[in-house]
Amino acid sequence: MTATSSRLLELLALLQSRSDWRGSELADRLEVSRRTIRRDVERLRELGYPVESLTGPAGGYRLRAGTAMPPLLLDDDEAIAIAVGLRTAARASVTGIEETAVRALVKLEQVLPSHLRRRVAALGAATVAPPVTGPTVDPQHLTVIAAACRDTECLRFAYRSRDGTDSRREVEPHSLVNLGRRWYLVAWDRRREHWRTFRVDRLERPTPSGVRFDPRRLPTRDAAAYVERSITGAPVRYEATVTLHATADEVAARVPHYWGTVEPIDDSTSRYRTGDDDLQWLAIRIAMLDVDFEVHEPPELAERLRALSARLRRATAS
Amino acid sequence: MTATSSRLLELLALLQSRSDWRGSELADRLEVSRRTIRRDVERLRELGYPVESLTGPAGGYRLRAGTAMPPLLLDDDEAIAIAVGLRTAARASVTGIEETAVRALVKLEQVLPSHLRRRVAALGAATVAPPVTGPTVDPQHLTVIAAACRDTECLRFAYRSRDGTDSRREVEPHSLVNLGRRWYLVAWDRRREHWRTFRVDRLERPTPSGVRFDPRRLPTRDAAAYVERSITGAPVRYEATVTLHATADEVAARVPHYWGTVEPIDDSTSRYRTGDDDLQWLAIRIAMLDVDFEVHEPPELAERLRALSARLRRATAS
DNA sequence: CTGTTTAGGTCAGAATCTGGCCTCAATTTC
DNA sequence: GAAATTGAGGCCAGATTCTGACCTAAACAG
Repeated sequence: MTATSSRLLELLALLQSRSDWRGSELADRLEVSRRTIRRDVERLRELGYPVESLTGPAGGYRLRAGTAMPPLLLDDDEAIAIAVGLRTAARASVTGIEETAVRALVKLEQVLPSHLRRRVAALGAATVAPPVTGPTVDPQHLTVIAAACRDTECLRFAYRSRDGTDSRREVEPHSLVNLGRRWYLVAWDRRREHWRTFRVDRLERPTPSGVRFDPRRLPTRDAAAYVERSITGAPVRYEATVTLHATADEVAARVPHYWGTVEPIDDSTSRYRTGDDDLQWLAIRIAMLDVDFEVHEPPELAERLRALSARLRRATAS
Repeated sequence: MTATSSRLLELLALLQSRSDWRGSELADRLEVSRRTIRRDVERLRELGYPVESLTGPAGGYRLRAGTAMPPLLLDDDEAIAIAVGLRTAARASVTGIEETAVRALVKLEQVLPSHLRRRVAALGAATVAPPVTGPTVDPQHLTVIAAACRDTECLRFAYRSRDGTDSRREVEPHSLVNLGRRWYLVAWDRRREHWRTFRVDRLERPTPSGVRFDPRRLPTRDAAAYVERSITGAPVRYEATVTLHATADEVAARVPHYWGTVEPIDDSTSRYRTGDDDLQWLAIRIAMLDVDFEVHEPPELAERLRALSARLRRATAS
């Protein structure tokens, strides 16, 4: 019954590639009778994919949105666009879907034909990341690690710890966690025999070793909590308060809401509160608003802005 | 034969969700005999999806990357991640896959169940866009327009032209073009009876009118060329040249290559060339490099940086 | 070497598929 | 209002395919 199944998939692909099809067109494309097309449509409906139909001239079939996701039939370019899109979503670190994005990416990369993989890699270098301050994570690393977590397969990699010493690790990966603007791997270190979190931007050449392991239970309920707890040397965090010489509405229209809050002070000024681990990025973000402002907190930010101001003056001195 | 086809899809879904499965597991899940599983695997192989198998204990089935994209079977969260990822890819306007991303997005949104659509919309507000300078495009508009182009369906919308006058338009959409950092719709204006390009960020409430049309031939070979030609009042473009007080290697590691070129001058300085339509964004990007520098070209950029410097000094005066 | 796992041939009965034919209903166009 | 077009679906007959059971072979891990 390869014929019927593959024809159904083809039919689904056709219905996804354009929205309106008449029965006779479909019959020609799939080289079966119109009666069979009607039956195939019926089958798709049974499978839960709602195919709408209209009678009369200008009638035809159309695939509607249903209650379940149908299999997506993508052409090469679309697959690439999705892979690239997921990569950026994975490293965006701000919308709250990074972990799912990585999971989807793993699924896609598992079946991505090699010629497409090459094209994605070529484009990968060009992904739009939020301005590059601080270390970045290789999306390739993320998918390798996530696949190992999913398949309970041991992982080897080189790691540079906070104090700069390098070491080879062999771990049983448990999960990938995205916290703040960083990725962490929670894993059981096989040599040292205890749980650890690794920063993904500090590890290199992660490779699945091929060895399977039985999943262990984390001491904490959930991996994110474990990471949170284990980062006791909490990353420095700066909370900024500035007065903007613009109305709250003007500013709000230009500031994504996750970048802080804006409240009106009077008709021409407003207060902007925002925070970040990264002082440089914080400074840039505020400078980018393109309105006059005054910094109140923190002093480090004022200092950084003064330095930036001086640098810009020097840069344009000639 | 709904049973066989849906079982094949389910099998594909299982193989995509994890990498290693033994025959007996699959047989249990799908409630058929192991012999049937073997036959199903054979069928998948016939369909072109390479299923690897290993004998012996620790053996099993595994879906490899083949030469064609298999249908992607996504769970809800993954579908959302893809939708969000594609939206950012579509508005990234820099990697060169925006148009394909929109096409894939249209395909996905066509079948995206409504409860997922709502979740995507909720997340949509929080997408990471490159810093917000200049008008932004609503990704929803893009998909509506792209769907109309695909389905040769007339489109109505409100348009604010360059000089600020509003009008209602009814057009036969031809294609969506991404040029520079903007989106354009190339369409035949039905009232005025000629070809036009519309900036997508200037149009509102695009709605398919339900009327089909016969595709017309563009006077130009290709839509992108038409847009390029019709934007005679070419957007201002700034080419910047700066000297950085850092080695080319240091800088290159932090600058995506599409943001310009870096060439070494000597052991401690390098030359950076980059360009953009948007002076503000250009200035920010250079300031963001976090190294000392000198601006040579263009004078407008130097001017802008001086202004920024002054603004930062004022901001931290207290 | 032993146990486990996939590969695949064969068989027989059951189930399904396909195309053709027909009638009916909906809708557009003239 | 009538004609033409398009989908819905019942029915039939012949051909095809599917499934589970049983069996042997081959590969592999410990």
